[in-house]
Amino acid sequence: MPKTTTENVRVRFAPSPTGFLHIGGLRTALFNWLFAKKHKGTFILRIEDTDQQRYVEKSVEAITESLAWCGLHYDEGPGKEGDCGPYIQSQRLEIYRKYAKELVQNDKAYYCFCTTERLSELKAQQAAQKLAPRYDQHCRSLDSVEAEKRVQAGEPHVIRMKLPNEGTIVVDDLVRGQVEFSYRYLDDAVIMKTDGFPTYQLANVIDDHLMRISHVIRAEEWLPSTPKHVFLYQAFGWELPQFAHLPLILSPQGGKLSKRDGAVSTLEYRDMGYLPEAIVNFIALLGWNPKTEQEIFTMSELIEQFSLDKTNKSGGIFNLDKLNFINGRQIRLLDATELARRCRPYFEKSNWPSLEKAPLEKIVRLAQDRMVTLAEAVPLTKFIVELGDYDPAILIPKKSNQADTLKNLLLAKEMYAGAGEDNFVASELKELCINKIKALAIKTGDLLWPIRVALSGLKASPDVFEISEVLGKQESLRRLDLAIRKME
RNA sequence: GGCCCCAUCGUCUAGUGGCUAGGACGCAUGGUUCUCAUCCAUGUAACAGGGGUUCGACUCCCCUUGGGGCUACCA
Repeated sequence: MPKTTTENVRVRFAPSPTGFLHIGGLRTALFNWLFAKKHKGTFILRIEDTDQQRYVEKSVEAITESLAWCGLHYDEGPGKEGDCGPYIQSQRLEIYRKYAKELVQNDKAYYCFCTTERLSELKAQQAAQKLAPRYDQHCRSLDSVEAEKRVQAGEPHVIRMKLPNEGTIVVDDLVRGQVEFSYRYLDDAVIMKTDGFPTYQLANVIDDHLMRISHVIRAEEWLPSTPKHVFLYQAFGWELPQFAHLPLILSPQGGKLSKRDGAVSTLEYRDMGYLPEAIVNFIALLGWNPKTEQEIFTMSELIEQFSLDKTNKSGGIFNLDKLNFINGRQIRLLDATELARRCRPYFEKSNWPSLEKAPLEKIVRLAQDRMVTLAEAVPLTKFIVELGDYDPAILIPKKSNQADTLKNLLLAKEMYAGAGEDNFVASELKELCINKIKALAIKTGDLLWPIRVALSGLKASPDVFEISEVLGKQESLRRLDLAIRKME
């Protein structure tokens, strides 16, 4: 098995532009990227748009935006040309045609004139006989001169690879070891379509060779077609890259993750308020394990510790609970400035009043220990700008009464009023209250609970003193007055 | 159906012939606490089944079962 040397690692992420970048694709990109970074190699983005039917407008943008959001910047790719471009397959058609022709000339491929009707009929027959669907090699033995003539005459045709009909082929895989396939079950797959576009099988192999890809790291769904790729490399006389087939990310129901399973688009997670750090952290752990008990990682820690031999073989279920946990942990790791910066878009989206003037850093701090997603910062701190109407009864602590509550609210008002504007900070206010509680020998909750409700209008809210500080002296007093009136 | 991959708590996983099978999420309980959280502690829960190999199997081999992928002129 060829050894990985530090200088020559070149890997690629090769998505098809058929829509958004889903979580599974992102995980493939991440593993490629981590591997490249780890080995100081090159990470390439290649767009595999050889299927004209499935092409979706703007998906290249969605893909690059998703990658950029996660910090997976590519060294070569669309808009960042290296010496192996272009990096969009539809712009490389001549290359594929040339190589396909070469294959035909070397008797590794052949022209096929079978119509789709004949093919579907064949498939129906095979199905009826409970046979495995497989091309019957109808055109394989056509006279090559004759076939060439028909092609020249403009007859519609495809090109198929000419696989051996017997024997076995072994795929060497970095995560699965050696996997053996029998040629007798392999189909003479189409490599050039009637429309002159190559299929994945051909374009992928040619580009990986031409782009000097050292390691093909992709999802397990590609494993069954790998022997065909290996055949192609051999037919061209090219050196094989190292293959590594990653386990699939499964939906909670157990199948391949798909749109039916709720959010699968990377950008959707961004919009819901997940940190790219959390998404990356989470999917890194889905299929890879550091062999230590560490679970929360920074990107540089991932690069540091990543290696393909710590990759798992079995598919993993995408577990939202775990993602939420990691997101919470990553949120708590952010400093106030950064947290505010990350939360700002969600506040903007919600038409938060006078956002320019709001001390977002302080506001957001109130919710930091309480949010699962960044988006939750908004509802969690809404009361700061908008004191909702609340039932006066909730001002009264358990095992207390209206009269005592009123008394304590008046006490709070007196204390707050006495605090200097400059000293109106959480720590000072807390000291003030604690001293008073001790002096009067009252229960902490009997004083603090009414203040909390008065200031927030809520039963569950952040630290009373931090709320007070964010609200400021004037607004705090106003809200206390409001509560006092409710108790009178 | 055929081919291929996989198989430890519900989930993500550690384990590489001898362990009370470890950690994390979740859940439960308790602690901290004015609330909700955070944080901390404790508990809960697993080697799919059957054969071998071996002094000894979660670990190695085979079969069964189960799950997944592929089976297109899609990637």
